[in-house]
Amino acid sequence: MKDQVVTLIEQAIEALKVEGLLPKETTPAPQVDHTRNPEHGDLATNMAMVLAKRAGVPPRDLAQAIIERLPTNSVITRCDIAGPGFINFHISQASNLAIVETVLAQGAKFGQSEHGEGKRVQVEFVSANPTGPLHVGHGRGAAIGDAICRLLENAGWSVHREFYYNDAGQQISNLALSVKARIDGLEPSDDRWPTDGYQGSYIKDVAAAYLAKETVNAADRQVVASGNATDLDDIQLFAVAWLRREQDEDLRAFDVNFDHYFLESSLYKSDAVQKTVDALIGNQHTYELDDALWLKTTDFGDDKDRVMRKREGGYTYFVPDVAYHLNKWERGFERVINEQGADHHSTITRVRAGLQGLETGIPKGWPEYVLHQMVTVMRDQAEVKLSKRAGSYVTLRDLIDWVGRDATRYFLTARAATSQLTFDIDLARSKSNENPVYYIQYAHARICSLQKKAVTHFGQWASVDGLPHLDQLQHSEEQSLALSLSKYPEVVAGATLRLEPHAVANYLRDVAAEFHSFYNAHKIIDDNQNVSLARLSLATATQHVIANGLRILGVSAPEVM
RNA sequence: GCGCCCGUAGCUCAGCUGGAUAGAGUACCUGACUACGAAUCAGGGGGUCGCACGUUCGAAUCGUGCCGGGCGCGCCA
Repeated sequence: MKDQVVTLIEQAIEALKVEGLLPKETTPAPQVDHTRNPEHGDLATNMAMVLAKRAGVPPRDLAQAIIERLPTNSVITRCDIAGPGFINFHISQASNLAIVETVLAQGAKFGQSEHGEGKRVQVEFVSANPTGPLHVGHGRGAAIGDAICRLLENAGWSVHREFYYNDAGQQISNLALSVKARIDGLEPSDDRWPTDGYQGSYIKDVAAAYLAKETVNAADRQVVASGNATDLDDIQLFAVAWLRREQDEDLRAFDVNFDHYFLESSLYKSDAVQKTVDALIGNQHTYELDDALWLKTTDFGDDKDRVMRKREGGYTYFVPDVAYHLNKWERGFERVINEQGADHHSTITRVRAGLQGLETGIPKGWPEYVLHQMVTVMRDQAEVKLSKRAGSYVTLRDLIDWVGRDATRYFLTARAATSQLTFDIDLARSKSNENPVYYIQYAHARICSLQKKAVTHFGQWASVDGLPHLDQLQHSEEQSLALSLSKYPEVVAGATLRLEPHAVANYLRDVAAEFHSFYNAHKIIDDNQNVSLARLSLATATQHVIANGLRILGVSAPEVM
């Protein structure tokens, strides 16, 4: 509908060019927006104001000229010139309702596109170190990252989900030492407890499992504990596998699945790290100072150079990161998106600098990053900081246990990643109008219920039966619900372009509200069969849109609640 | 001190590739179940869009400078 209006305006502008009233040079594509105020019609354009200067005509006069040259059509019923030169379009009810037929025809495909042309995109997210259960922050990353993947899939991209984990560094040594301490019967309060040891009670579980010689199957490996209390290497191997399995279970409970788990250690085994370092040295982007090797990241926009190889030997964390991203590039991913916590934002400059230093033709802005800000968990008006299992932080599992998967997913994706998030446990638990998740799901379940009712009322019945009678839907609630449905594709397209799934969450809230208003204002199934069938068509179209939108967020669309 | 993010109703947040009278939920106050699910709906009050200057026909939105909050600024990862 909007596209049709855009086309009409373009034709009018062309006519003005031919007449010489507008210069021939290319003009901007018409910007047509939905109006906020119904008095301003349904759609509006600022075209006349934008072009007034070039035409050398007052905006309102130009607006009049554009209107006079609009081709004859059945979409626009009236045009007004308003304010400084807006053109307001009133759209015919029939063309507004045409969206119902489109949605019913496309069903689950409504809102999808082929924009990605099947091109491959890799999305790396969560990437938690295997040193403890996933916390709320990882949960936010999982929810947003997965929703971004779903948005891209919806837009025709071939998406590869990847989880990168550090299975070798200092923090993993600390993990092994902590498990060893538990094996030796120490408590975190003990003097001999390792500095920087992990204090959560789960470490005790790892120690017990190790002593019991348990077998652990993580996503990518199987490890059998020897039970040898002095073999630190074996303890480390087992602890990493045990925690990987733990995280896998958290992710499964959240319905987030990865195509590949990438081990940092593999970069050392394959000499990828060494090759990366050699390449940077060869390209003369490094220098030795104070017995350390430095990368000239200042050549690529950093505010100071960074150490690559420490005085004591060993590489700093971002070096394998550069090697890892080179590996992504070599795997053929021309588009890579990294979703991570904003506390890691300083790595962006370093990784990109390292990649530029390799001089392999990797574009400057590659890879893309989506950073999410911190999450604060509130309950009973107070911040929740502790978890029984993890000790010093709230885990993703805690959230799922408290409020369920759907509410957790919704709340973690409903806000812009750039904003800090307050997760209100009491709100997410409430089964009432306070809770937007149930509000949306309730609309869906209500429609399912109506459809069953229709069967008992009309017997054999199909959603398309109402299409010939759509002209019966003239009430404002019916019209504005149809209008909302027609906005879905552009909402999803915008969310995909900006990698902002929260736009979908907010949109669904609005659609559900439109539906509930419609439902309360009109009896859907009544004695007039044609009206009933038309309303059922509209309701079923709404059902498709809600289901499609919830699928992008990874939230279920229940038939009964 | 430097970098990134944020500052919009009592609270939680949308709106930010500039557009007309700034929105939603919640909280508070009124109403609506002898109609298909009241996990719902209808209505009301509630705002210096942090402050200032600038660009513009037009600024919550763009620019600059302040103020306030968060996160980073390691030869930790």
